[in-house]
Amino acid sequence: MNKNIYMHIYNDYSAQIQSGSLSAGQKLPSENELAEAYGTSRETVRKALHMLSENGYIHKIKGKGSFVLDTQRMSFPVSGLVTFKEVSERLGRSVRTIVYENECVPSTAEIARCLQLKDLGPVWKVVRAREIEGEKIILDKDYFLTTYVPSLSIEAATNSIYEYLEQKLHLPISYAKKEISVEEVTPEDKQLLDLHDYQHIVVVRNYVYLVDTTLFQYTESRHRLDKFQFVDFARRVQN
Amino acid sequence: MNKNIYMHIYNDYSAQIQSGSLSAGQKLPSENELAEAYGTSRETVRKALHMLSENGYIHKIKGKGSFVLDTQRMSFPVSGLVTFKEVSERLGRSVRTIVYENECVPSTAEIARCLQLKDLGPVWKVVRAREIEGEKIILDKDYFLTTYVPSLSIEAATNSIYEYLEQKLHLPISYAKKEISVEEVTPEDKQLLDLHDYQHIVVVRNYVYLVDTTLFQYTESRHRLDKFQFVDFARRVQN
DNA sequence: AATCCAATCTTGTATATACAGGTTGTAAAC
DNA sequence: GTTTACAACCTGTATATACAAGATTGGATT
Repeated sequence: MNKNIYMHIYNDYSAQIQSGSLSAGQKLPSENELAEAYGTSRETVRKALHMLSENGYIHKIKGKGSFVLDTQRMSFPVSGLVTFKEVSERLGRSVRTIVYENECVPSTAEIARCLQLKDLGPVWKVVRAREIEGEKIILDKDYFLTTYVPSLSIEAATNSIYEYLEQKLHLPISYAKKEISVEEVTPEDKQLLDLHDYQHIVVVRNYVYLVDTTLFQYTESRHRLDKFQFVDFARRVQN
Repeated sequence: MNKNIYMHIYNDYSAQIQSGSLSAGQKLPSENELAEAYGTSRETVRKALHMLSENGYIHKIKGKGSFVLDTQRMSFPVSGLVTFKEVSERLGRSVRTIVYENECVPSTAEIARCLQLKDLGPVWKVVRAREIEGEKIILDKDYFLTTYVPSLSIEAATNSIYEYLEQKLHLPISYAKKEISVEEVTPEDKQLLDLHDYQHIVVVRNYVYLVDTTLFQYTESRHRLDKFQFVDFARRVQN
């Protein structure tokens, strides 16, 4: 967990801020004080503080110090790759996952394009609905390169696929691109979700890359529009 | 522009990658080579490379080097605060801004809540429509604290407000929070936009903070849903 | 020919130091 | 009393150095 010193400091303070034991506006110890407290150098402390700043936990002011930001108001996910499981656990809501499909299929032309496949090779396909408080709100359609994910158990699909991929397969997931748009509902959406009479649906296309920059997963996450929300934290310039 | 050495290196490479003179997959010089080339230290080079990595321009692999990511495929905005003017200029589309309202008004209860005002003091209100290729697609409603923005000219509202705030008023904008959701259209939306028959609209709520962490602007950007797109780049862990 | 290993690249982490420049409070000067 | 100057903090930038650890290469050994 805390392999590095700066990660240790980062985890300490991000946890304290998330839990609320450090409240908004409060001043952190100075960099020199933290360096002494953790028995390390100022540069190492600065690395941790920079990460806290980048992730919206604190705000640094030259000449004054580091101050806790209002993460309650910020809500979450504060950008970044956050899985459904992580979010639903934090929400503390009654949540259920229904697996409709979990098998190896030949890729269609569209999927091949999304995964940058040259030939129409096989892909592992997972289709799941996310039920929140009795209503099927989200339809997740995942496609994996069989090179990296030859097969997937129903248990893994029902729980967190990311947990399985990272902890069991040790796939080095590095970064992802999200595209959010609104599209017309498909017959499949109507069939697999509780859509009421909405004619449109929010589509989040997620392209996930490994550390060697190969695109190995494409996910289409289709949200009923009244339940969709996305939060993003951004800095104007680097501090 | 290039006050710092690491900013200089960052600007050099981000420009080269954006322009395409460095293409995807290409390897950057090693950190030691860059340090020598710029006549600086390795740590300074690393700061620049870290920023390029955070902003989705490059990808670092331990033991191998830094590699250019496919920013074409990434498209933009690669997260961050990107103004309408910046986006439309990059798109090269015919774009027009229509200012409906630009005046000081007493704040409503809802606006006071959004701007965290204790009393219902005055705010500077700007309402603008963005016309893209002949259709009014986006409705921007801006509210500013009069403490920081006592007034705003029609020219500033028609061009880029950010440009005016940062370059003329020298307001130290620091960070912002975006919330994206989908809501039902209001009579005002129908009146001020070319909405066709859409019953819903994408609402991007933008809370902009200064370096002293005071919230000074609240913006509601209302997009016709067929034209809305948001792109986000995220790293799983820090590299 | 295949395997192993050491040398040598690369990036990642950590430390110590120096100075620039913003912020604040205090003491001296007016 | 008000202003000015300064010292003592703070963070920001930059440099030099050291070692750890992943990647690659080529040569020696098997």
